Amino acid sequence: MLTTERHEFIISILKKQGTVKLQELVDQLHASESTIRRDLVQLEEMKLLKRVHGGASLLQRKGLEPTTMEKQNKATAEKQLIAKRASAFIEKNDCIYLDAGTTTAEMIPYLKEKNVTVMTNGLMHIPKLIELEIKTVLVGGTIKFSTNAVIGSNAGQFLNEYRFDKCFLGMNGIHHEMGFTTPDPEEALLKKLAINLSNETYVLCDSSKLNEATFTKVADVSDAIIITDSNDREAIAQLQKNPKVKVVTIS
Amino acid sequence: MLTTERHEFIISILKKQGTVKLQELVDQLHASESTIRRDLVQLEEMKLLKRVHGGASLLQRKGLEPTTMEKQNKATAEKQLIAKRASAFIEKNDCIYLDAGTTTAEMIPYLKEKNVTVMTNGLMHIPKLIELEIKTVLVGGTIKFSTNAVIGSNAGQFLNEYRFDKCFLGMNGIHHEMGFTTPDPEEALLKKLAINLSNETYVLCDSSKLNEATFTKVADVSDAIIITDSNDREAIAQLQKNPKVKVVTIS
DNA sequence: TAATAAAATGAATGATTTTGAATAATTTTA
DNA sequence: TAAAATTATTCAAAATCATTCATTTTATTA
Repeated sequence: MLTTERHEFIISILKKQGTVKLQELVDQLHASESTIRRDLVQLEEMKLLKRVHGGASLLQRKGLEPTTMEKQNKATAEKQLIAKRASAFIEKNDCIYLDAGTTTAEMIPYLKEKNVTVMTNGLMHIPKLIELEIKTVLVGGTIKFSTNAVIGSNAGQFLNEYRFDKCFLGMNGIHHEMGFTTPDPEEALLKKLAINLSNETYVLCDSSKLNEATFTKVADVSDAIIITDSNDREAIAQLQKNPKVKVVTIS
Repeated sequence: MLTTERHEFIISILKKQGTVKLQELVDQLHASESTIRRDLVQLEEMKLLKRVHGGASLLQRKGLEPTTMEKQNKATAEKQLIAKRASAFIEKNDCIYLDAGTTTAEMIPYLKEKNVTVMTNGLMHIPKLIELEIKTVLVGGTIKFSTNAVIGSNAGQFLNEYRFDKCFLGMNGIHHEMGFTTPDPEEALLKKLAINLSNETYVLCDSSKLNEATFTKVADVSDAIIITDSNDREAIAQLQKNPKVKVVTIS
């Protein structure tokens, strides 16, 4: 058997199972331990794998380093619950729009098994989406440094070419009269567009956002299904005065 | 048996099984070892196969295509030099297209002072660009996991709305006859488009790429200014036989 | 057609690379 | 800590390779 054939076999088996034991390779390739060992050394030099005691493992790609995001973990537990609840609405093979933001980020682990196609403007989502090899289309446009999101008219133009089964949005304020609001008009524009392009819209909303309002209005509270962990009965009741408003609570 | 017949047979068997042992060919073609060996040498010169110890293999080894992480750290010193030289061509306030890839990545540190606007399809560039707060427009489209680049028809469509002063591309092969080549047709398409949309095109090329050819042709060698650290006089001379070809060397 | 040059072939030689086994050194496990 | 497993190192045999040269085949020209 040719050296290159062995090398290919080793790489392919690694891609399949992530790691291999040296003995496993010796058995399957009918070559001596020395030879396999030498193969592994060479492949490691080529940066194609990492040798570990007893065998080898795939070089895990660190890809994009998570930059500034995911640092404010003060309410991650709540966010995780909300995200999990939101993910329950996703059906197999859905095409979804995933808004930038820390709450929507928590949905990603649940996406793999649903075999969804994701479109997103959130750069902070990218490393995780790549790691899980989830089919992803990135919105093109200008990068906004403060939130690591893609925005701008070019982003809107790009988005406009697509339609989604469902979209999942974060929001800075939710108020029974002012509706959904967010500080940045450009981001608001994109969210608005996403809502229009989606069959169903879900807004993920931790308790701190309820009864708040910020600068730019995105939509009426009746335009999306609100998923929240808040147990502020009063605020929720006030939202539900309008019979068109749908609120999903966790507990 | 005619030489060309043998050559065809060798190529066809390679296409079928990816690799062949020399002995295998000797048996099947009823020719001497010397003859087959000569055949392989010739076919290799024609860039139709790659000779390996004991036989030959197809040029583009599918399993062994190194991903970005694997290629990294390989020859960063060279790449830095090439990137620095390339950056010298940038003028203040230019709008540039920065191709995905490890060599182009090394250009980013030089961009800040030039106050450029960058468009890129390379996700691996994003953290650095954000860190330095360089005005960046991200190409929208489908994410290719192996290289962390954005590709696809939607990417092309997006790109087509822009024009650039200069574009800086990486390339997998540069060959005086075959021109610029890259393994992935989708990436080739995007590179081609970037060239068309730019006033000036620069190809960053470390020594390992010179005189190589891969699957898809992007452009003729005369379509871009080649920046290389190679001191392979012969290869460079061969490129420059065509008076339209411009080569910039480091030293 | 014969004479000649050019190209292709096969065999032989020595150089190089790859391989497997033996053993010493190291790491992991109990 | 000792035993077991894994790794690194070394060496000789085997396989493969590059080079050379005589021979055959093919092409060219007189």
